[in-house]
Amino acid sequence: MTDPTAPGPLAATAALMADPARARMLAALMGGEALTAGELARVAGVTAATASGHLARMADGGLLLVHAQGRHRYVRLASEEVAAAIETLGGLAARIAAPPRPWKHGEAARAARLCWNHLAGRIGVALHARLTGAGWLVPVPGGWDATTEGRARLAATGVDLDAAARAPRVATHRCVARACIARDCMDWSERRPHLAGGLAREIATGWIGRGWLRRLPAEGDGDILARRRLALTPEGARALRDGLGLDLSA
Amino acid sequence: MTDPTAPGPLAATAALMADPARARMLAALMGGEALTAGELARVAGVTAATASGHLARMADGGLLLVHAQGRHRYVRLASEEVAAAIETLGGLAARIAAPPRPWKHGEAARAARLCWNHLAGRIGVALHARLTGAGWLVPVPGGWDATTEGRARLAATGVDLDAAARAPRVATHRCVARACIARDCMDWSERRPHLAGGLAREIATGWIGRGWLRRLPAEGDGDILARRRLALTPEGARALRDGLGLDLSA
DNA sequence: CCATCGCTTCGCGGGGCGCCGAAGCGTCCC
DNA sequence: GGGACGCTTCGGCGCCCCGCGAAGCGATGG
Repeated sequence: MTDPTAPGPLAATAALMADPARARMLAALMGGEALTAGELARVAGVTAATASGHLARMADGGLLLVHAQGRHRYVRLASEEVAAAIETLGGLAARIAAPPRPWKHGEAARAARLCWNHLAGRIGVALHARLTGAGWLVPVPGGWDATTEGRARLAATGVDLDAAARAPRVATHRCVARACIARDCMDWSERRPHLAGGLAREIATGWIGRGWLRRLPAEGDGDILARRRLALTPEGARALRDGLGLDLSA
Repeated sequence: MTDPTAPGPLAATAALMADPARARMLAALMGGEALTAGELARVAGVTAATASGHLARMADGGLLLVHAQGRHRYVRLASEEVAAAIETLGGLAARIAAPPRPWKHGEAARAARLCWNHLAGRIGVALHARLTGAGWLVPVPGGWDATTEGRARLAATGVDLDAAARAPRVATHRCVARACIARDCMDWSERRPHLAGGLAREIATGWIGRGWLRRLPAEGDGDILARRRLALTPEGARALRDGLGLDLSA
């Protein structure tokens, strides 16, 4: 009936991340942008032929989505869950590999970074704590929904909650009783959850678009956190303090 | 300086989970008990020689701790973070592998199971929601601490909070300002956090010891969730409802 | 229409490693 | 003390798969 030599789901999925070139590609895609096969080949340090094979495997294994456009193939992470798994596994790996110099790649990344399409780091967990602590987000099965006041507060920061509600729904539960516009995602540097989901995506894109956060350049060549590091601008700090009561001076 | 062919931390750690035999061993260890090398060889379906090599690799890679006792070698997961990574990756793998029959191994495991040494499943997330929602746990940097009332409530359920405070501290932050007796761990079946950490360990062992929860037998031979499934007993349901206001009829 | 570009497929070579059987070593029990 | 047991180490076999270059294919652009 079942093949005793079959890898099993856990091993099969882990194997997709267990190759150095593939891991570098996944790390680059954690920046949230869709990258072309050629860009990923470059960041992985392999030829286009090798990269093509890797991308096909990962897409086939459900980690990536590929979108052909002209003669380019744009690749992005398949889902929030993939991003969460990479985030968690990356945190474990970092702690195992580098107890002596714990945060080689970064104090900046600990303060603010992207986790696929949403905010992570101290700002991410602070945002989670503020929105849930103030009662602007309330728990619903599978995640969080926003209250009326929460919607008003967020709308004032330029976040489009209708767009968040239109986020692709993953049908993991038979019947989803209520709107779930945000979920939790474990933050590996802070060890507490930050917000993920449609709302979190709108927040990240909106605040970056307004210039409240800006992307930081890569540090060196093999920077595993390239494309992910963010910095809060002075205007952003002011706006978040005044609009949400979010003080990030700590 | 740095070897360009070096795997990188993420790939190296993922590789430790990417072998079918190793994955089966890790799944078995998610039941929380320390198992001998021989037991793990059996569950993995390999000879003792092969298992020995696998265990040495995983111990060397920081996933496992080994404790020699007489002519047995007891093996357990190295840390909460390892358990969290396996939990997250396992959830992703299950969702990727089995959209047609989503929960082959079970409704029982979704209701209540062990995640290394703490409770997971619906009971785990309900407990998290209740303790934090009632204000019995309050957020501190890196996790949660209990209030005086929370301590009293938990002590009434037989949970020893002094033992929880003595939990091995992982020094990930330079200075930990306050006691942190619980942390969040993402639940892969419910997609919301449940409680981990010393407090959660005391809760799981205490409630199982009191007969409020009991371990369920394995289903078949290659049961990936063997040793993890739990069931709430009638006494347990009563005690949790009366003692903590935790209603699990849903 | 042809050159270029991005990407894929194919075939090949090589290294890593998963597996086992046999042998060795320490522990436990009679 | 001798035998059984649990585990490790060693040697060897075999497969998987990673990497590349070369060739093919569709899209683009002059």
